[in-house]
Amino acid sequence: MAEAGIDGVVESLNEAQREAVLTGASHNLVLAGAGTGKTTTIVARIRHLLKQGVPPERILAITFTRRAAAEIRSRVAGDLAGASSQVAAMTFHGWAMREVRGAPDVFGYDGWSVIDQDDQQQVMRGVLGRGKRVEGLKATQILDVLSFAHNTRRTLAQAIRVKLPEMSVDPKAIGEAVRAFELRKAERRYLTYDDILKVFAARLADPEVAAWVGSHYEEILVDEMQDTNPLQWQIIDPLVPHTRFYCVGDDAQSIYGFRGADFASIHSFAERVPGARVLKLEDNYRSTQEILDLSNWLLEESPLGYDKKLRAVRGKGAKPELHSFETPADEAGFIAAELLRARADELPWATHLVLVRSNYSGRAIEARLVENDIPYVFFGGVKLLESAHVRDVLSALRVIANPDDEVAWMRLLTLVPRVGDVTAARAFDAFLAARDGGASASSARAEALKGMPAWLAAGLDAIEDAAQRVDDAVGRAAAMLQPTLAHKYRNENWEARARDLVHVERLAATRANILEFLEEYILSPIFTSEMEPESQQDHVIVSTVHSAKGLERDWAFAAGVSPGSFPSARALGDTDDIEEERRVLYVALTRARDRLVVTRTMTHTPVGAWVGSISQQVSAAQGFVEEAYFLNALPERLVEEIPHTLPRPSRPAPPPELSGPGEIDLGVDLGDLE
DNA sequence: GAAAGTCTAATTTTT
DNA sequence: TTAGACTTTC
Ligand SMILES: Nc1ncnc2c1ncn2[C@@H]1O[C@H](COP(=O)(O)OP(=O)(O)OP(=O)(O)O)[C@@H](O)[C@H]1O
Repeated sequence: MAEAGIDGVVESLNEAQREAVLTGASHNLVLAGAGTGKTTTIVARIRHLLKQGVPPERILAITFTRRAAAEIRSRVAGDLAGASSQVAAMTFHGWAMREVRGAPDVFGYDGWSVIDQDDQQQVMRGVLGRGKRVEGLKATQILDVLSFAHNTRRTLAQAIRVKLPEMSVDPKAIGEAVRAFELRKAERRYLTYDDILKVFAARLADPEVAAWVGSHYEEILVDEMQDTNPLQWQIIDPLVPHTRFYCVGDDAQSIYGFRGADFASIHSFAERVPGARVLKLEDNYRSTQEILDLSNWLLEESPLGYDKKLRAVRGKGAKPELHSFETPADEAGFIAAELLRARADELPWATHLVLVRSNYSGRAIEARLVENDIPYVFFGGVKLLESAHVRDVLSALRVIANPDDEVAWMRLLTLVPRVGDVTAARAFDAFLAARDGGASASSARAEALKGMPAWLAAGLDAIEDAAQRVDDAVGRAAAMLQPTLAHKYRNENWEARARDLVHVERLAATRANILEFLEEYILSPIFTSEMEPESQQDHVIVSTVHSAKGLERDWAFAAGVSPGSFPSARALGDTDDIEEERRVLYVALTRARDRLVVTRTMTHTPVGAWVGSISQQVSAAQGFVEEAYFLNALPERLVEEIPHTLPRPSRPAPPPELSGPGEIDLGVDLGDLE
């Protein structure tokens, strides 16, 4: 009956999809527009392979996020039980790490810790020293350029030229800072996101390693191929002769250029992967035609020819709505009201998807949903392991798992009352010295922490004893730090933060050791909001467009589609960036099945509250911002326009007496002094 | 001199 | 919500 299930899936496909699922070519690219069934096809392909007798562990699906991986796993499982759950679905980073950790003798780096963006900044700030800047660049900016160089396989010099044009920086100084950073990173045995891909890619350059890794997989399926960057291609290339690749993507949905992806690279797939077959899907099953008309129009406006015109199998429906407001808060209020209205009509919360451009703009929406008791999950905002209080607790685990972890030591020690960075640095040095002298970790800690409260050394010993039961270790760390944290966050939502710690403990229960736990949730992060009880019940999804890839709902609200946001003012001046912004909007518009609601804030004149150079830049850019706005030339017939703005008094013409100077009587009335 | 406390400005997108 | 600059307290 498992076979009937698989056949059932194939039968529900259209001709082109069936062709794509049953293809016999060793490498395939399914190139198709939004909602044409790419994910559906990946799932059907996996089920087809299983039916053909391919063992589940020899199939690997690469996705963009942890959520997308879970989605594929559950859809593959569907009504089949058992075997399908062993199909591996994970991100590129997750896969690279699994290979590296699974064969330390082949890849090395045993015992090194994975660090996230924030920790990289700490390390970079550490090497920058006093001024914390090089050539006027902050740690984050240098790290961005460095990561761009890695992901696009450019030299640092080239990356500087691409990312920081017109900036008069001395590339040599940046190079030195980066070298110092790399040195420190190696000393502390840290691996960054990019390092993990680089380690995997570098070892795959050895044909023996490539043949060995490739032999583990019958087929590797890659979703969202259009956002694969050169570093990830460096992993794919050497495996091409040793396994099959089945990739799906849509150039019009490439929105990760800032991370090194090039939307055009998917067009050269067939040249790059010899013998690859390119398959196309043309029919959209998701949306009604009016929604696609608007989306199609947006792409047609682009100077890049996308050669794409989505056609709705479902036929006609309602026109998309375009609502204009005075402020973003009004937008949020309207969306909340619409959700409540739908609820009154007995639509489940899960009918809705609210899309925002940035984490920041999502907050305004969140606030309104909370106010109205609307259950929601936010794909965006704070990630569980990145929130300050969780980092505090995890720092205690990290110093046990990797005693060289300076960033963790500094964080942990500075939590202790009366200890700042100077005292903490001394204690860390003392710890290193004691250990170099041959002391065990525990006695080195006892030595280094002599001047500190006794609970610290004792607590760390207790965590070390529990290191093999990670949830227990988290519990002990949280207990040890409880009074300190309660004080530190006394005015900052301590109750909510304490709940997160419980969530962390729960997640940790599934992992065998501290490093594995941290790696898992740093490499494929989970949003704080996803851990809340709401996520287990009927809820609205609020998501940044970037995190909404592949999602669909009956109703979609695209919020903040305003001048200055689409395209973002920061993208102006670079055509590639502007076109990527267009694709971001395109992704947003194509998420809706039945009802698409676009909201925007129409600002009038810039508020005069800004001062200095920023205000000058803003007003200089204002004209361009409005000129570049994607919806400027929007034909009336494509949307239902609904203004919610009050009629605004117009600027009065100057009265005739102001036409020359001195025409208003400025003299004071002297009263009876006259 | 070091730590803690306070105030202010600013916030694209993510593994 | 947090980074950072700046100020006060120990
Ligand atoms: N042959 C079909 N018959 C009926 N419905 C289909 C068919 N193929 C796909 N669908 C439906 O169309 C919708 C979109 O499919 P899917 O999510 O696979 O598209 P996609 O190409 O991955 O989209 P995106 O690029 O936006 O992520 C889903 O609801 C899916 O169930």
